[in-house]
Amino acid sequence: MLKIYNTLNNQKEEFQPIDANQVGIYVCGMTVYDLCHMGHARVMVMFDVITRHLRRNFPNVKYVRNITDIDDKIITRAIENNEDIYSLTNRFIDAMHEDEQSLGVLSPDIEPRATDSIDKMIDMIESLSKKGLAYQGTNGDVFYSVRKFKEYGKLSGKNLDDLVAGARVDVENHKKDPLDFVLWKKAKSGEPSWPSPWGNGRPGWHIECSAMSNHFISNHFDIHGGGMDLTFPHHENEIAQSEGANNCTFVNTWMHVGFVNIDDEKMSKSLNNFFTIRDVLKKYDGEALRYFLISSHYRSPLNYSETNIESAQSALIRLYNAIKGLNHNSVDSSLLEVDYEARFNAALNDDFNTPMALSVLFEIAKQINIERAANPNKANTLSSQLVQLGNNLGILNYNADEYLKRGSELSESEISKKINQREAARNSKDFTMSDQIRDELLELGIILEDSINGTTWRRK
RNA sequence: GGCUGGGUAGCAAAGCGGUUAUGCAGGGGCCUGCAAAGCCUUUUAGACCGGUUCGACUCCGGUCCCAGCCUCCA
Repeated sequence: MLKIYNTLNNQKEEFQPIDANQVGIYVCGMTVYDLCHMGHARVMVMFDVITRHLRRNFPNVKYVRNITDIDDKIITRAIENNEDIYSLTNRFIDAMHEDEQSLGVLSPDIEPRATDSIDKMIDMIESLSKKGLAYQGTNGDVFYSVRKFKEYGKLSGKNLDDLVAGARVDVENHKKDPLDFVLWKKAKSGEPSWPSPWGNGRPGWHIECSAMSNHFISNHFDIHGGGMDLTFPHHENEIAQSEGANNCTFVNTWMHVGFVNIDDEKMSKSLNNFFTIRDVLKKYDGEALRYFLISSHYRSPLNYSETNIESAQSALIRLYNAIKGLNHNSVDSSLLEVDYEARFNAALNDDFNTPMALSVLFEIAKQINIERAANPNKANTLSSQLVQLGNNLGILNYNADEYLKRGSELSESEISKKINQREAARNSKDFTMSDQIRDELLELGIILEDSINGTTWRRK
């Protein structure tokens, strides 16, 4: 039984799909005007883990993650670069897809671009207009009348008077109420625009997610997710738009992923304390990064530091060391005295507890190391189980030997040559020479391991 | 100010009202020519104050501290 923490009521509840044959999940994706940073990586990886788990438990899962390819920042950046918005956004969409591949993230089923769904957004705004929930302001923009939607604030636990008292809301005199938010922005000259009943313009940010989730999944669907910073106002506004237009519940379960922090502060563009995925991949491999991202629970803050990533890398190497040299083609459950798979699944069923799931992997690894010499069949089956469960989390995707040798600066033949020289020295008991060769290789990041089957090497 | 979370051993990070989390790092041992890997073993916990309980890190109340949202943000 899967339990998910729902932001709507701030508690874990049993996940009951609207239709068990077709689970729908929508995640707010990126605004593509720049490279993705580690915070984006966390959202991509976590929802990848989540959808993989859903797919193992339900026959059909429709995972939609949008691409925001029109907004103020995109327009500003395109002007700065003196380029067309589509050439800008296409470039960063490609970059995003490359980053996802590096992190082992599977593609969503649908990745709708906002600019392909402008008509759906216009339809929705018209419907809101007809219901008296939207109006055109004195500047030509179309706004949502927040006070007319009685349940506004139910997701983030805010009440309207507190918001006004907070006084950080924009005081714009072309709105009827400072809390109202933009549905459609009138185009200024030279800006990209689309025709609409309110004149040429472009959509406000929030409307795209309402329109596209309704269109590509349904007016009422199972799970909607994103980063925690989207809870308010973005998701609150989506609820107002969708429920206002459709007169039905929009989403049953709201999921929000915690931030990646630096020195206990949120990583963000405005604080300029962010690391792009590419920056980090220059130094660490994608799977280690993925391990780092799933090593804490998705709702907790995750502190970015090189030490923490290096520790993740070491942990991952321990798993690869365990499966190295074993066959992992099939699980013979009669050889297993512990039902690791059940425990692994129970961990993920408890609100996607990835740290708990990982701890099961380490128990298997330890068991493999204990059994591998005396009981190869058992070691092989444990290894198969470990790889299978690791794959469920999107790790252990590589052949162990290849992974452990990844990115070596020396070629295999150069290393073999050194190993052979050292072997000769060892055979003649010239341990000074043999240790010297080992030290030279270690300087180059190559660790030698002697065993009864000869000497093997791996990357530090 | 309003609304969310959270404070766990050297670091990271979970579960759990009483029994080893787990990983990294450190100590001791085994193995090894010596190492590495691995195995065995071991040291460091639960912000603070009350309460409930036979028993609380775990439940309840309070205090202090931290982060996030309330403005674009994953």
